[in-house]
Amino acid sequence: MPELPEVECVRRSLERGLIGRTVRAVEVRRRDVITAPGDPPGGFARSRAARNHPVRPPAPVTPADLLVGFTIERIDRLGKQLAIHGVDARPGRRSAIVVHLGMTGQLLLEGPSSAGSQADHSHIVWTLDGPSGLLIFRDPRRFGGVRLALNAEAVDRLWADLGPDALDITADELRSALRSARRPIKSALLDQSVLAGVGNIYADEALWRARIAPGRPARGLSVDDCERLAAGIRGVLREAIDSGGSTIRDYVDGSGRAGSFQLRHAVYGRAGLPCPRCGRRLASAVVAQRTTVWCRACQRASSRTRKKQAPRR
DNA sequence: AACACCGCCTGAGCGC
DNA sequence: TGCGCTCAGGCGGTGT
Repeated sequence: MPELPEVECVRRSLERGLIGRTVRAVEVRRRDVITAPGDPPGGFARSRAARNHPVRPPAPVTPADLLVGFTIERIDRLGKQLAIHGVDARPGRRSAIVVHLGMTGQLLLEGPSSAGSQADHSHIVWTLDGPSGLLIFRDPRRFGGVRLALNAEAVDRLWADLGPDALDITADELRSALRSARRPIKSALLDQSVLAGVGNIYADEALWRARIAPGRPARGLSVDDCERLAAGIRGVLREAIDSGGSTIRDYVDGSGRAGSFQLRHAVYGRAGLPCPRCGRRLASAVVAQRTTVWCRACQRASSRTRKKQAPRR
């Protein structure tokens, strides 16, 4: 499940293979994974109203909207989203698309012989100049999608509602974002407008590192809690990137490589197993509508400094 | 305003 | 072997 580290690994692998390449053609096999500027908010794939009572049919998507004729110049990431920027050499025009991978999305650079198929949910196939000929957007569950942005300013607008990127979140940023939130800290961490890039896996891992119980009200975190949590978030994301991300089931980077950070998860997917720090059985419950695993013994349910054991006698 | 909750979607895993 | 059920979860939309 691509969260920030996995998306960053995809970004880096695409950067190696895609920068400087020119897009020659595109085949759109499912229009509804694309959200164009005139489409209903959330796109045709997500909007039930748009599906049941279409006010108008989806506008045609032109090849140029999907970067055909453009040379890939830069790939940016904010949180879990990627922006692929292209430049058209002759008139100096620029264009961009924004990709969310959702739960099961993949962007794959492949040789010309492996064009994917409808059956394997390859929804968009770009043909590139040069040796490894194809860029494929696959997404079996279609929680992801591609937004047509058209230019860098439009990417900024699409990203305006996202909070600061979690990879370099500071304690001060975290503290000010959480100041008025009564909801559980786990819920706030999953909110992309608070902090962009953390999903269920890394929320649990970061809270474990910071020794903070997931159900604590966000605004009850002390300065010291915020310091440890910011450090925990940055640390776990960086280490995960260094391990190529976490591959639970589907995730691979743009070159098809799986990650290995799942082998180093302290809590995610380990309910009932011993806490790596204190050995107690890890607890599991639904917090913020998500399966949550934590250690009741070493993740604190309050920020009060633990009382020292009163001396006997 | 802040937050809870729903539904989208498919494949894996499980019990029978 | 195969069927039906549950679960996984990012996130936009809707309800409170």
